[in-house]
Amino acid sequence: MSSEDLEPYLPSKKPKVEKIVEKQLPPLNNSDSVVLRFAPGPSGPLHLGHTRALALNNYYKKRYGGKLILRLEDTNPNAIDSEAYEMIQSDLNWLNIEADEVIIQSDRIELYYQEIRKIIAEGGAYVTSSDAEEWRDLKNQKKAHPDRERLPEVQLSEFESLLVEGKGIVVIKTDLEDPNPALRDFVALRVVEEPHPRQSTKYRLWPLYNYAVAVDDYHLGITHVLRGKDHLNNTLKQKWIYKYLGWDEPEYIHYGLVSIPNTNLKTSKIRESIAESEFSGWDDCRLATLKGLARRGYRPETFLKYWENSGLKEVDIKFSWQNFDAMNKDIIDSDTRRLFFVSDPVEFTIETDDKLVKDAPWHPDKPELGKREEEIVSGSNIFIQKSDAEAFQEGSLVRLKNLCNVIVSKNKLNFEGMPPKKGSQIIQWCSSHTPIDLFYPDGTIVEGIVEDNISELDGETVQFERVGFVRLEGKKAFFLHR
RNA sequence: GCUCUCGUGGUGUAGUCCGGCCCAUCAUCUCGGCCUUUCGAGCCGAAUACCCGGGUUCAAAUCCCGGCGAGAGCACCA
Repeated sequence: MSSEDLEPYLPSKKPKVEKIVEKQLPPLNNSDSVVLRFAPGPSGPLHLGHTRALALNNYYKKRYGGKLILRLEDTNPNAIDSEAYEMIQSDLNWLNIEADEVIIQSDRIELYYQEIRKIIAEGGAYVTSSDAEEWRDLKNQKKAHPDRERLPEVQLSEFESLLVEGKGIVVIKTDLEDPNPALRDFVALRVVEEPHPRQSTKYRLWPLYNYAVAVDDYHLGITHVLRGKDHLNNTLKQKWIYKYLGWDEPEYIHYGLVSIPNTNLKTSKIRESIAESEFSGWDDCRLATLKGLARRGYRPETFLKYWENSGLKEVDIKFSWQNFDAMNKDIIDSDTRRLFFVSDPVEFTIETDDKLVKDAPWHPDKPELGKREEEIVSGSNIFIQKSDAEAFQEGSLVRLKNLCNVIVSKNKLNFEGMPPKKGSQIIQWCSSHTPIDLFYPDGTIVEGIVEDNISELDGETVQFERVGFVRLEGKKAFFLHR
């Protein structure tokens, strides 16, 4: 019996229905009109971690023809970098994400005062001058501070006087019996005497995160809130405010947390290091700030694509530089020019009877981009990367890429024919000595030389053959990925 | 400790709601081979996963129960 005869009896693979369904993120509920927001605190420029929320919000804005609001949350006068207001907006620009509206919370303090008066008036909030520990201890024991039980009129006048003097906080009442201690009574406003970078000393009573967010989300008409699941409890707190004010809640979507390995994303830490000149600035190529990554040549599309691809499940995920790099390479490879870079150059002299011409395309798959040409005469210097030179055997045949074959003899390279020989080693080389330093994100710097035609490529991303993709900047090259 | 989430290859993801087209999708990574004047790209192939244990069912990644594991929050930060 041949295998063909057996065929009908073998467990047949069921024909698979062609899955033509294009992969996309899950749809949003109530998507008739979609208003989203990206709401960072202006404590520094944006980094890789911020781009997820940005990418997802932007994705749904585009998908449903909605609106995206950039809201700068600067209600803590102590944690503001006054340059960040601008930096964040330029980071958005770089990503080609357009905010339909820019809102700054410190411009809206009166609004927060107005709404809290309503909540106090209906008994949903109280003022207390209790000190932090005492108040928290009582809460943990499910007990109320005496101030909590005062009449709304009293609370209201306490609030008005807090606007001008004295110490105290304004607290939203929740359920003191809530089994989750994190959800029992939370502070809505507090006193900060420090001057604010934009408002100076105009206000002394500042709203806290959960309160300001809820008020703004409502007043800005936010329909969908996309955030990490570290905000799960915050969402529950914010719902209390919606409840007191009789507002309809937006849709809340919580996605899992991302851990980004080997990457320092703490803005405050980075700022310190910059101050100590450990880093050259926010755009240091060792940083995962958008500015640092842009400097290495990452493309904005890569960020958006990566996060759209990562979905918004509630599982925690690990960021993969490998996958990220692969996506970036996929985007840039087809139109990135090639160039020879020689690290730790070793000098050789070429011996040839005829004049030679380097004939190297700017891109191997795109002849239409033209080529680099150069005449090489006998006696010219040829620089070879040290690691290649060390592997040379006396008399071995190597190919100088896009030039000719040579036989190695001491520090001479003797011409040995034009047609490429199968199996011979192919190496890149330079005739001129144009120094360039290659900066790796791990901090190593490799000194080398590059072909003499980089001036018109300044600021561009190119591929150093056999090394990887880099972005050129003057006499520096920043390593992107392989 | 309390409260709340979530467990599909190394990584990310599809499928889980409404059990059978799933001997489980796609991408990346890894390993072969082809191709190539780059260790890039391209092409072909291989390997690797439904956390564990019970139960329901003709049938379970999908439903139920119990373990285990991972993460988050518990600030007068955002």
